[in-house]
Formats: sequence, structure tokens, C-alpha cells
Amino acid sequence: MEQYNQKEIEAKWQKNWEKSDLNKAEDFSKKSKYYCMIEFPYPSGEGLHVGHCRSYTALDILARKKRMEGNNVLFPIGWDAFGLPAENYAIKTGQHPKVTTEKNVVTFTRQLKSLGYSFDWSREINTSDPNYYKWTQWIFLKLFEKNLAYKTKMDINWCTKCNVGLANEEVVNDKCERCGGDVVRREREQWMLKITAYADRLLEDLDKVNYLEKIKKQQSDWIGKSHGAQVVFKIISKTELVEDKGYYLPVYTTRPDTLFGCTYMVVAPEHELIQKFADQIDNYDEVLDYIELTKKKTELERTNLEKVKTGVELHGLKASNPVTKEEVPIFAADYVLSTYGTGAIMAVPGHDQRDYDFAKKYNLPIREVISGGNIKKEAWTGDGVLVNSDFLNDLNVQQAIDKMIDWLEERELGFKTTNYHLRDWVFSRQRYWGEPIPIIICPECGYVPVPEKDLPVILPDIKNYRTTETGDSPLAKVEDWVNVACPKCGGDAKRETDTMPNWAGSSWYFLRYVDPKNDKVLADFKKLKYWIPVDWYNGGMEHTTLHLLYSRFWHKFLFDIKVVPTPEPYAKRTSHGMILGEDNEKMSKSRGNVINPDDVVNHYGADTFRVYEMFMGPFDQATPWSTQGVVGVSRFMEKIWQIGNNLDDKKRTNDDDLIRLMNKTVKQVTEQIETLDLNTCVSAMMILVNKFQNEGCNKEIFEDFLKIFSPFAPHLCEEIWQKLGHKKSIFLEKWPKYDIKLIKDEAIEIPIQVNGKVRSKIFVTQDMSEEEIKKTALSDEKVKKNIGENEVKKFIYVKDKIINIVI
RNA sequence: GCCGAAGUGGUGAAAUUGGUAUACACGAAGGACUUAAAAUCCUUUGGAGUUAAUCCUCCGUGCGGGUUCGAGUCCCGCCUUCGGCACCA
Repeated sequence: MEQYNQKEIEAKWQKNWEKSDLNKAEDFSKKSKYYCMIEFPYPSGEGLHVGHCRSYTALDILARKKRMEGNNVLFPIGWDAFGLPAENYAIKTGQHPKVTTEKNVVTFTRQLKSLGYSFDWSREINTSDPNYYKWTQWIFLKLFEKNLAYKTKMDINWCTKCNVGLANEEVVNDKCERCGGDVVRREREQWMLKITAYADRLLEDLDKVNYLEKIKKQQSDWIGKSHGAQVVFKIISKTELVEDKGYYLPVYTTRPDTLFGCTYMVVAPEHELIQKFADQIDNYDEVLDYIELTKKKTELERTNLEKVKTGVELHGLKASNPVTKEEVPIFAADYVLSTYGTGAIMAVPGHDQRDYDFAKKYNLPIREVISGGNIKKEAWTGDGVLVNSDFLNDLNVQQAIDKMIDWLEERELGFKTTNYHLRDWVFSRQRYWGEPIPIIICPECGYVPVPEKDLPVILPDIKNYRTTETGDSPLAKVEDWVNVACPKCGGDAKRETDTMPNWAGSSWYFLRYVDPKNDKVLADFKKLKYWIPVDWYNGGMEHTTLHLLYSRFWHKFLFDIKVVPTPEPYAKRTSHGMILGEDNEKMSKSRGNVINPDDVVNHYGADTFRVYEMFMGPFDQATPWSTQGVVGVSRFMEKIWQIGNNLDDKKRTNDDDLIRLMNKTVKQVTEQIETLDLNTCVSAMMILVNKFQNEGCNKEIFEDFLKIFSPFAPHLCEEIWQKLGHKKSIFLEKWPKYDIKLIKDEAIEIPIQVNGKVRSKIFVTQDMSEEEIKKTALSDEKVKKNIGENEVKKFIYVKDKIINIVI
């Protein structure tokens, strides 16, 4: 009995495949193209995670199957190599991020190759490679040219630990997403990208793509388009401001119909109104105290104090309701956010629960303007007929909204508008390990783009990776790099020292795979036309808002300037579930529940590891790791090895039963790879192999099995394939076909229920008429017994499924 | 608080989308082989009751209702867990 030495076999085939062209994608091949892609990894010092492997194995199976089905498959790999961990490590140890990143890439490469993934390594890319980031910088220049990149002074999130600015999106619970440090507000000049200019298209074009519904929902929620009106309230102060026409406070509301029910107003604690009217506010000190308090509050504290709304009235100021001319009080309260709408709201406690809670606490009047609820108990947010609203009375909500907007527009007190949650993308980082922003700041000419011929702007080597005391990037200290001549006027100028965020390089990498070595353009247009869009993109759920949205934005921009041929980058997007530790918790170093792929591969082999990860549970759901489960798969692999090495050609050459199950399995595996129902694919093949083991199998059938199993366990199948006398790789074989006629059983066993309970089973054949079946069923002993003396009221026969007799 | 996903044996999970609930795998128990163990193979394995019996009966997919000949699946109302979040006006 020959031993299954997986280690030897896997090393042997990995070497052989590397020498072959099996996985090379061919530009302009006449075969139909298939571009499938996984999210390229950030090469962290921790090495490959078993979660990476879940995604990579699934799409590797897809890629291998697509090739066997005759497609020209592009399945590429690369490195999302810029990133903060490498920089933080450099700050700690003084090691250049380039050096540690290179080291990590070597580790990742070894690990990925040890798993036998069929990547086309000839197209490997690295975002920190100047030949790559030259084009990241080029895209920035184009955005700048089209006024989609601008610099502005703004309050940004400032991580006190990393000393970097963070996009809102990167702040988690008022802590820095990457380092966990405290985040405070701080004003700074920042490069911004105008993603909001694309908000509508990013939303509408979701109809054009095949993303999982939940992913689409996340995208559209993040864009957050709402319809409503902007309304202005005149501010009344004790002394009129010097400004001639007075101060009008604009608010955004989705419910202008409730304007008659507005009994107070709220501005965000950060609102400019407070500064502007500082000397008019009687309790200014109290207000300042409140603002200070708000700043200290973490997001978490705010959410925990959910029910207890806090705020402070701005004594001395009133706002005039534009429709009632009533003067209402103004509050500053942290439940209003400065970042959404205009940072101020009209409060309608009768019809908004948050306003209602606030009004109750501060004893403010609650007025019903829409009937249908009981505002003594809670706010009524549903539809109803308008009351107490003068010219809106008796209308329903939608009619009232329309009429109110007309009324406001006529008097120039407001207008219909939409609002987006989506805000412009903060693109500056005061960091070292990122793409330098290719801009030169000239005292005469302002922001001058680096001429295209001078790209890439190479990231210079430095010794000290720490942000400067002023919060500038460490690049600011590299004087011979910073000081340059202005490309426009030739005078003394300085380079921009901010670098790009991690998202930049990953926003377009799928384009570079198409033409990774091009030094004339980011990728040849004809090649892009052949390959783009990506047919299937899989990645983690955590990237389905930010990364996905950013890369769609860049792609749309590139489409507008005619650099790419399609408006959308990814035709299809799926996400995989997390792999949890054996304790059912998220894997983390601190919990000590991390599973290292190397250990699994060394102990059980790559094929076992791959098959286990597919078998462990539904692909899109979180599942805990189970070492016992790996053992089970390991036995399965051993079983296949033994059967493959002991095939008896004379045994079972033509058995209908076996052929039927084989055809069924081919059908199921063929279909379910396409839906990534890989756990049930594996179990179907286990059932087949159990049959082989119990009843024997001939060579022909076993070879078909090897073909459908080869994407899952490539090394094992290739080895047995060779041992069965084949000279060429199994991956050059055609994907097996199945015959639908052979799948149907001649006789089907169907259950008979009496009053919905299974009482017996009978066999029916294809040629039996319904009458015959009924007769057979009713004459069945057990059925007879259960019917007894009762009258048969109904006889239900669902073809090939079930019989139900109602008595 | 809001949004999303889920809840089925001791465990990971199946169930052709309204048609035999628990496939496949793990674990456990018993047996075979062995001096013994490991490995491997065979049998049993949702619960309760009942029986000479592996006969038979009832219960059973988070909870409570409903629709249907028939519900894990559909509808209404809850509970719990996980993931995400931006009190979004």
C-alpha cells in the first residue's frame, strides 16, 4: 500500500506548475475572457491569515474550473504594500518600511505558493513600486486638472497617537481605526477629492452591476441620498448685527410639511452661529462649557446616553419661524451633527422622536400638526392628515411637502433640495509610507502640478519616520527633496509633503493587472477593452463600503476622461464570511486563538487545508475553525488516494446506479461552484467517494471525479492523474459534462402522508399514471391501517414529490 | 438606538426554495483487527414513551399566533446572538 505523502507531492507539483504556462492569461486570446479577482493582501508582518485563504481558495476553484471550461482566465495577485503598520514598525525599530515590506512579501509569496493557487504570477504588482505609483500619481494629476482635487482648510480628525489626519471613515468610536489612539478635532489644510460630484452616478449605476443585495444596500446607505428642503430662519438678537440684512440660519429637513409644528431649533455645538453671536448670548460661558463637554465625549458615550439628550439654550437669541413668524428658542445640542446637512435643524417634537425626547426634558411645547398618532405618548412619524397648519390643513404628508416647498420658493425662504450623507474624500496624510502627492507649492503660482514627464515623484529615503512637531509629514525635513524650482515660473518652490492614503493604490489596481509593465500609459486601452470589467470580485465585507466606493469613483472618473472602456469596474462582487477562532471569537493575537496557515499546511497538507476551508460552512457566513473538522477532511483525502491507487478496471464497468450518482454529482459541482456553495459541493463528492469505496469504481468514472475535484485539491488530483498514465496535466482536460437523462431515477420512492404525517412510502416508475399511483397508494397496508374507517376527503399527488391523503 | 445577517442534534452544518427535517462531516458509544495501542473498517447515535422486537406512538427547526392538504421555508407579533454604523433630521 503506497503512502499518501502529501508534502512531497505538493512540492513536486508546485515546482512543475511554476515552470508551465498553465496559469498564464493571454491578452486578446480568441477564447472568451474571464477575469476573476480577490482583494490583494496587505503584506503585514503577521503573515497570511486563514481568512485570506477562504477567499483565495474559493476563487482559485472558480478560476481553475473556468479554464477547464475553455476560458482565457485572468486570476492575478499583487501587494497593497503601502500602509501604516509598516510605518509604525519603522518608527519603533528604524527599519525602512520598504525593507520590512519586501520581507513580508517574500513570506506571503512563499505561503501563497505553498497552497497551490493558480495565480498568474507574471502579472504581480506592488503599489509601493515607483513604476506602479507613477500612475497613482498620474490619476491624481488628472483629478487636479479636472478640479476634482482641491485643498481646503477644514476640521479634520486628528489622531493624537499617530499624529496624522484621518478621514471620518477611518475613525472608529472616536479612536483611530489603525492605532486606537484618541482622536481630536484640529484644523488643517487638506487635499480633498470631490467624490460627491459622483454621488448620483455611484448610486444609480448600482443597477448595472451584480453585487450581493446587502452590498448594494451598504453602498447606497453610505451615499445616503435624501430628498427634502432647505429652509431659512431669521435670527433675532437683542441688538441687530452690523450685517445689513440680518442673519438667516439655513436648515435642511426632509419634512418641510411639519414646519407649523416647529417649536424650537437646535444647532450643532460646533455651529458658526455661536461664535458669530457670542456677545449676544447671555449665557455664553455656560454654552462654552457645554461645547467643551461635548468635545470630551466619545462617540461611545454619546450612543450609550442615547435616551438622555443634553443641550443648552442660547439665551438672548431667538429664531423666527418663516411660516408662523413665531419666535422660537435656539439650543446647542450634540445630537445635531455639524457634518450633516447644514449643522442645524428645526425641531418638530410632535413628529420626530429625538426632538420629542429633548422637548420633554426641557419642557418645550409639543404641537401636533399631523393626525394619526398620540403625541401625548410619543412622536408620530407616520402619514396622516395635516392639522393646525393653516394652508396645509387637510392635506396628506406628500401633498403638504409639495405645497410647503412651493410656498417657500415663492417667498425665497427655502427651496427643494437633496442631501447626501457622502462627503468629500480627505486625501491627505501626514505620513511617510505612501505615494507623494505630485504637487509643487509656489509662492507666486500657487499649487502647480508636477509635469507628467517628471513622474513618478519618488518617495525619498529617510532616517526618522516620525511626523514633525507641527504635524507635517516626515518628508518636510528632507530639504533637498522639498526645495525645487517651480515648473511654471522657475522660482523657489516647495514640494507638497503630504502623501496619499492607503486607499489610493487599491482604487485602480485591477486595471494594472491587465498591463502591469506598461510605461507609457497606466494600461493599454485595447487590453483594457479586452479584460475590463472584472467579471467576479470577492473580498471581505469590511471593504464593501469604503474601498468599493472609492474604486468605483476613480473608475468612473477614468471612464469620463476616456482612459477605461466601462463605467463600472466590477461586474460582480461577493463577500466571504469571517473565519473565527476555535472559541468562536474573532481571531486575534491577544486572544491567542490565531490559526497559522503554515502549521496547517505542514501538518495536514495544502489540499486538506483548501478542502477543509471550503467544507467548513457556507461561504458567506462566519464560521469557527475546527481542528477536528480538518482531521475529517484529511481522512477523505487519504481515502481518495487509496481508491486512486487501487483501481480495478474490471470492477463495476457499467453500473447504472454509479453512473447516475456520478452525473448527479457533476451537475451539482458544476452549478454550485458558480454560486460558491462549496460546502455542499464537497459533501456531494464525499458521498460519491463513499460509494466508490463501498462498491468499487472503474477508471473512467474515477477520472471524471478527479477532474471535478481537481480545482479543490489540485496536487492530489494531478498526482493520481499522472499515476493513471497521463502525460499532460489534468488542468488541460475538459470539464466533464453530465447527461440530464441519466440523472433521473427509474423508480422514485415517494412518501405517503395521511393528514400531513408520513405513514408509508411507495416506489413509482416513470410510466405509471396518476390513477395507478393512487390505487397503489390506497392499497398500501400501512396507509389502509391509518385511514381505517374514515372517509378520504382529498387525495393530493405532487408529481415525483409526495402524496398526501386527507381524511 | 438604527441597518444588515442569522437562530435546526453533543458540534460544524444539509434540506432541490412550500413537499420524507437532521444529508455530509466531527464527536461519542459498542464491535472487528491487534499481545496492546494508534490507524483502519463495521454498527448505533434528536428527545420522550412503549415493546419480545431495530414493531409502534407522540413531541421536535429560538418563542407565540396565523395561512395551507402540507411550514425550517410564507405572513403577523416577540426574544436572543453576531456583524456594521454616521443620533442622518
